[in-house]
Amino acid sequence: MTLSVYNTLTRQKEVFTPLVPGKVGMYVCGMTVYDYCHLGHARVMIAFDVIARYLRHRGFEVNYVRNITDIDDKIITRANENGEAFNVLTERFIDEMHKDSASLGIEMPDAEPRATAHIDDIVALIETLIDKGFAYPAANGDVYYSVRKFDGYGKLSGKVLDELEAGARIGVDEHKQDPLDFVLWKSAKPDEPHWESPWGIGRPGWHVECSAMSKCCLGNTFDIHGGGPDLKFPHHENEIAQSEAANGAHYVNTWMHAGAVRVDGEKMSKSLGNFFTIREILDKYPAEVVRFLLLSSQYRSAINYSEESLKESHTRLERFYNALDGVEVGAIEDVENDFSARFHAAMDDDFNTPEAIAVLFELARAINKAEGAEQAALAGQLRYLGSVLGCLQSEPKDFFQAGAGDEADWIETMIQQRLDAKKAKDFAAADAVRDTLAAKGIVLKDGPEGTTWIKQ
RNA sequence: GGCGCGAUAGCAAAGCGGUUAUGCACUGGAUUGCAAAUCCACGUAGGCCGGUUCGACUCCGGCUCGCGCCUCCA
Repeated sequence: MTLSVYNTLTRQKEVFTPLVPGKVGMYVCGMTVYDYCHLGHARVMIAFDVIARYLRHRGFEVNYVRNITDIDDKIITRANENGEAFNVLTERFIDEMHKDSASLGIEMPDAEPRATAHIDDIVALIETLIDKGFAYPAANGDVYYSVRKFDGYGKLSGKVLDELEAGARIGVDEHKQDPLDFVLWKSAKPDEPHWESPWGIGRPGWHVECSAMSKCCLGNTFDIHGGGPDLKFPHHENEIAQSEAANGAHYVNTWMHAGAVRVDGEKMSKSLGNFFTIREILDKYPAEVVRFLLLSSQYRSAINYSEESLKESHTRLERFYNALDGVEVGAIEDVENDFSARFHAAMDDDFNTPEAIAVLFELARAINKAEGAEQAALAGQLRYLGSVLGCLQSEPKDFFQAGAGDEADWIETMIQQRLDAKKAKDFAAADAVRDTLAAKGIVLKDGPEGTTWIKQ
């Protein structure tokens, strides 16, 4: 089977062929760290987490780079508001981001370059662009990229320069030679964080950071570049312009963009203010439920977030953990069967997680029907294939009883009371106990090995 | 205005030119003291109008509606 991946640049699925056989270089635009991550960030992180996991599962040696933008206007503004140094702010939110991603089961990237640690690379890249005539320093100390000098501008986003120019929303800046030019280096205002450069003290523009860091970590040309849907233009378009002009080499083979997370049909975003942070959701729902929800639709399609969708995600997971509950799980490994073939075919088709999950549901049904060694083998397979998605790794008991807190002892006492009542054939008393527990969201399950309970 | 994406059963969400997606919800049955879980059974869904085809949800054209980008944004 071949792996095919949708490439934003060509707008079609292509057979994935890495530059170096067996190896994949992947760069994903990460966070600007001035606030907590929201669900939209989670979507991108989880999408590319699964992509990296699957590529590795398929035997590729993956070098996954996800940058951190730790200097930027919003960071400076927020730090000033808080009355703290910008790097104190960014350190804190980098820490919080790591906590959020860890709780969502997201594996750490192989490298997490920070913009402020690559100022030299950025300055060198800008110098190259000036030398080659693609950029110019302005009188105010800024350096701009001359968009019209780059022939391929617009090839990723499908924008046409003259159409952009016709748009009335481009802010005109007296220092720019063309309104469409974008900033590579921003001169520092008084009291702003700054670094030395040939054009005076200042800080890098956002777009050039990624060109410099990706070059540093992965070279002039690499396999996959990913990011959120709103980065396609202008961010990624500008990266192409910078990198290809400076390096004289094709920049990225496969561009991948995750779909948006919406709330009530509108994109979740900081600017609209309609965002839910990861941690406020994790306050109410287990992390796996959130992860599973985001994998329940294909990574490129838009997904509408709601409490309802989280609840359904939880119910869906219950089916898996019910299949695993009380079952002897065999070796955690794949089994050569139809489930495996279909799971891999789905993932090979542009990482079609909803289709892969559908196969896992059928596998769960097979586990429910099977017995003995066959059941154990299938359960091991479910655990194994689940791990490729970073799901289904909890103990069923932990999944079902999560959120019960310190009620466990009391629940056990109540269960014993009910067992005594049942033994005495006092079913009314037994049912009363169950109703009491049910009122607290505790559902009892009588099985051959005694009574267990789940917290709903 | 420019460019692009989407419209699938009650809900969510996939594949596919002709054969059951999948899950949740619903209904009936088996099982259970009663439940829970599980199993079995149960849904002719594919925005609208044309076209291609022996046959289209699936390809082509038009329309309508929704969304995204065109400004910082994952």
